[in-house]
Amino acid sequence: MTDKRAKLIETAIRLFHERGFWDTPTALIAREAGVANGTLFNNFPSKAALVEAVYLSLKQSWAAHLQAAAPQSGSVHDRLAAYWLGAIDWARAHPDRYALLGQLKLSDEIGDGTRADGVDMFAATLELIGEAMASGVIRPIDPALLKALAEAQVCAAIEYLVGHPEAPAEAAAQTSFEIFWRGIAVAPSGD
Amino acid sequence: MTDKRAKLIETAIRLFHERGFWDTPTALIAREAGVANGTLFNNFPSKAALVEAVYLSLKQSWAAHLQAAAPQSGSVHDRLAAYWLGAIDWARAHPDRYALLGQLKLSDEIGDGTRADGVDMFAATLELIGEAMASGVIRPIDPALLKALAEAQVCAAIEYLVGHPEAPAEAAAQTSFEIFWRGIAVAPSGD
DNA sequence: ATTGACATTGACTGATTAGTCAGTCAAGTT
DNA sequence: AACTTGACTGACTAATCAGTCAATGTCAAT
Repeated sequence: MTDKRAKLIETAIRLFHERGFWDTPTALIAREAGVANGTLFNNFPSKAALVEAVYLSLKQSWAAHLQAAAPQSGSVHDRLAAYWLGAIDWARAHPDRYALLGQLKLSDEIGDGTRADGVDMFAATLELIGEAMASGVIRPIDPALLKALAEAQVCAAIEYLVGHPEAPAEAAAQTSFEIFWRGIAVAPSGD
Repeated sequence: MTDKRAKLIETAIRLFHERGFWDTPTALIAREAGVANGTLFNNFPSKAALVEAVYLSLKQSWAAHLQAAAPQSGSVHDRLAAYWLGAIDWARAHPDRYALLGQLKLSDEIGDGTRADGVDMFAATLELIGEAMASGVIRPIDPALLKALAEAQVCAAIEYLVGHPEAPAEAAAQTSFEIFWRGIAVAPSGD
């Protein structure tokens, strides 16, 4: 049964968020998931492996949301904006998962290999940026730097929204994108 | 003696970075700092308190560097740029400390009170932004959002530079600032 | 030299935890 | 019905760690 594997990951996400993953014993995860202690170690060779599985699961969930939200055509501005707003959407819908993802990304628990597995989930975004730069819509900047800046900007907007629930979410999300776009576009954006 | 306190913090920073703070027993910190196990608990009521002290120490060190690098006069653009480049400078000079600070900020180990203690270290930056907005140099945007975006952008530039040591550091730092400035300035910047 | 307040020490403890393993049992196969 | 398989179980263990405390050391004031 792979139900158990999924159930364990699901339960681990919840508990890791509630208590932090350093204070979450494997025994508790197993109990709350409704399986025996040993079953956890049948599905994951170690606690670290479970943590990595959680990380990948979260990242996949986010990437799937982005994929679904992104239009296949339209101007670069609009397509990039769709990614941008889609990413913020997901994080606002799952603030706990977003927070956990941030923690895991920085933690030493996630091996470089696992971290790299997630990279190509945003490959489409990177491709879009390269395309836009080639066609002269945005200024020539090292794509790696641009990607880092974009990701950070999105995350900052999310953290702002999570910290200020009363703020108009749509507007702030738009604003954050427009700031970034003005920063990288060759000509000021039309709107 | 506060030597021991400082020595313990210094040693903790090193070990936390080398092994992650979850895998660093207090006994090891004490031994490497050249004091007895118990002395650690004379200076800090608990391991968590030590971690918080480490966090504040790192943040203070960063803020002091910023304070020193920031000119008291000049255009908003130039003063903000000085902060920006100063922050990147410090992080590049102490990549291990920067990485640890990032981990600690997100970890559940740092209480909200401790986190807030660090906020006013960047008060001068925030003030500068408010001033600039009032005088119409930059577009009207919620200052809290702006601050979040700026911090994230700086951190992204740092992470890019740490990950790409071969990249021209000065240029990338400048570029990251100019992108941000173009994003928020009312008129395109002169340079 | 004596005192006493205080810092330091490190062996010790009580609690906790990741991971193990000998055995169970339900489902499939002949 | 007898046999095989392997996912599952949960009590168990070996090790680790934060924090304690009684003994010892230090040193400024008298």
